[in-house]
Amino acid sequence: MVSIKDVASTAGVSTATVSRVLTNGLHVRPDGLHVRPEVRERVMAAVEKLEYRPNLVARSLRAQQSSKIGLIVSDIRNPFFTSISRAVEDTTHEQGFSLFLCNTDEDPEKEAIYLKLMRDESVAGVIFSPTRQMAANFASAEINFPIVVVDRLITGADVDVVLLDNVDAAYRLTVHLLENGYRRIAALCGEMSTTGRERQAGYEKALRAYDLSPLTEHVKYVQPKIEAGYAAALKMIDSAHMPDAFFTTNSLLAAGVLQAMRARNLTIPDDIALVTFDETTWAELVQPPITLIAQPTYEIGKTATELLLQRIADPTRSTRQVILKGKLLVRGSSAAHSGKR
Amino acid sequence: MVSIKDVASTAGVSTATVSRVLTNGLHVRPDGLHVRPEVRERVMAAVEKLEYRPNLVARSLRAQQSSKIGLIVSDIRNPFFTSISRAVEDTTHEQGFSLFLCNTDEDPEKEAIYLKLMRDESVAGVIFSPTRQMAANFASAEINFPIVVVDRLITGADVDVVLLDNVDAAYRLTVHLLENGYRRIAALCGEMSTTGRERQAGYEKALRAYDLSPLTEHVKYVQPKIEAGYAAALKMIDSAHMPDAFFTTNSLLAAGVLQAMRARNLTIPDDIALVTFDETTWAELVQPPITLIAQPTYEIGKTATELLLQRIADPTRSTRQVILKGKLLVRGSSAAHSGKR
DNA sequence: CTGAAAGCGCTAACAA
DNA sequence: TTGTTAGCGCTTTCAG
Repeated sequence: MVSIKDVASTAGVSTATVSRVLTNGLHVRPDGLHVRPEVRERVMAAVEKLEYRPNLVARSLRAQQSSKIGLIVSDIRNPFFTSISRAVEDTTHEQGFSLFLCNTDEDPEKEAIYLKLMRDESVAGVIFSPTRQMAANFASAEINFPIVVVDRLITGADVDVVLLDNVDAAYRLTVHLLENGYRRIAALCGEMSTTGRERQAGYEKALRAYDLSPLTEHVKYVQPKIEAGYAAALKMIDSAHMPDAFFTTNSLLAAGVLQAMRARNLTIPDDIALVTFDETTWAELVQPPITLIAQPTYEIGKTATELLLQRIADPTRSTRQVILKGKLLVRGSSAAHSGKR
Repeated sequence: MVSIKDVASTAGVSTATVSRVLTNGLHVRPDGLHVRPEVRERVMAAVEKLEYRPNLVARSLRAQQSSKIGLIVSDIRNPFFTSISRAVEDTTHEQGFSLFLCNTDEDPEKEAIYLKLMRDESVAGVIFSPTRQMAANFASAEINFPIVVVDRLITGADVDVVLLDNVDAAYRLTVHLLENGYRRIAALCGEMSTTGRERQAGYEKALRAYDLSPLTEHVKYVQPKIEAGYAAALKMIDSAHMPDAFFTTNSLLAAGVLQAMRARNLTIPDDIALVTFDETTWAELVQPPITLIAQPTYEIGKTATELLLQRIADPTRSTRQVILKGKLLVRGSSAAHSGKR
């Protein structure tokens, strides 16, 4: 492995000079870096000749900070996080950072482990989607590196956040069902996340606006997984309180509900309507296509990364909460049908 | 940040001893590490008290190797790679490694950049899904770290590989269509990958076995993206040579084809059948559900990671090619219908 | 069994 | 403008 020493000796200069030439492009020095053009050329020639590439580990050790950023999400297989991760990866690499990926499965223990790992790796910063537990005790987590929270609400801590206006989105989605005549609306919410809670709150707010109150049998917190959505939906369908609509807080739960409805040979929306969050490949391909709140996922990921990079550049900067509105896409799965008007 | 020096001084020993205590658990030394139990205790107590955690960057620099592994895929949003990445992440973290994620978009330039970056980061190894170009010149890429190739065929280089028997899978999938009476089968194949080529070969082999030869108009290489699948399918549907079945080599293309068929109000499989590769959330949710070759994605990712870790442990080990068989899941989208028998 | 010291590759004071 | 040198935190000879 060719090191800075090799470059220095072939160029006939000291390692310091090589370093100066190389780092000049990086940090934009106020007054430029004082290396004679002639010397600079010699150094560059040596770099080319030897195919020298700086050792980033050494650089990190020296700088006490690396050009890596961490992304900690519950499960990359959730299409929402898949899309976020792609946006984050694009943006980080554009800016010369690399990306660590961590899946927590909404497990606070894993969260703690990964957070510590990120510190041990001296990452420059982290983009994090914490569980409710974590979010509630965020201040006491003693996170001593730049961090941006995505998708989840943080209370009692001063952090940069990028997330949807979940209450509003859920409210609009539920009102849409109510307007179309549905009254026995069941809610399947992701447990462990503030997002699930907030969307549940929006759902309840909408019901109250229509002088309805949700049956306890109709509100269920489940793991954000297809199987959990399937099981919960099946149970409700087979119960004495079969709903006339399902409101789910993420695409995995919606997929589970859809499976359950297929298993029971129910028709959407005639037997039961279905609405959810997050645009996916399949939401428009199934029949009828699914009504949902689309989140600007790529934008969320990109914004979060930008906020993070800005915070890294200036840790004293005041924090920002970026709240985005969801877009309601009305499709067939929530159509009002004759018997319901 | 508490360093090994702090631990050493509070424990009243040298940094060397602290290091010995700490690394003992890591590398299983042939004869154990000779630290008196009493001293070890003192060190551990200091570690606890100070909440010391070793600086991984420093450790990497010293060891000239890190505990990071890289995953370089074309696009994490392809459900196949999403699943692979989750398996890889699980397995790497289990073994105390962290994971770098890189998306190349099947762009050889990005591949080169990321490969170099991985070297600069001193990763312990890389799991890589290269383009055809890269695969063809793999030997000349001068990769000087452990690497395992997934999903793609490598010729002329001695590397560990984990991939599907693509020709066989495509052959069986096509034969299935032929058996069900389809004769004008169009193939949409992912360009840039050996996988697309191999699957195309399996498709042709099946046609030849039935004394058919594919029309040039019916074989198309496109970017592995929904939009590309949509555009290509639409063109074929609207052409003079409308196929009676679509064979696509990945789920994104299949989604595009499905969109195209919806756009033209065609019925599956009566107007045109559809078969593809890769199980997805939606393949069984659309109607009719899609016939496909399922790959054991999680297993592929896990196996690749295990091969990589073994190679890291023993670089002289002889290479392995793990070839897995796909599983044909026959569903409604390829059903024989009366007019076709 | 333990400590002293060198050095991984790099950058930033400080000198010259 | 350039070189010398120290040191980031760690592990590993080499002595003792």
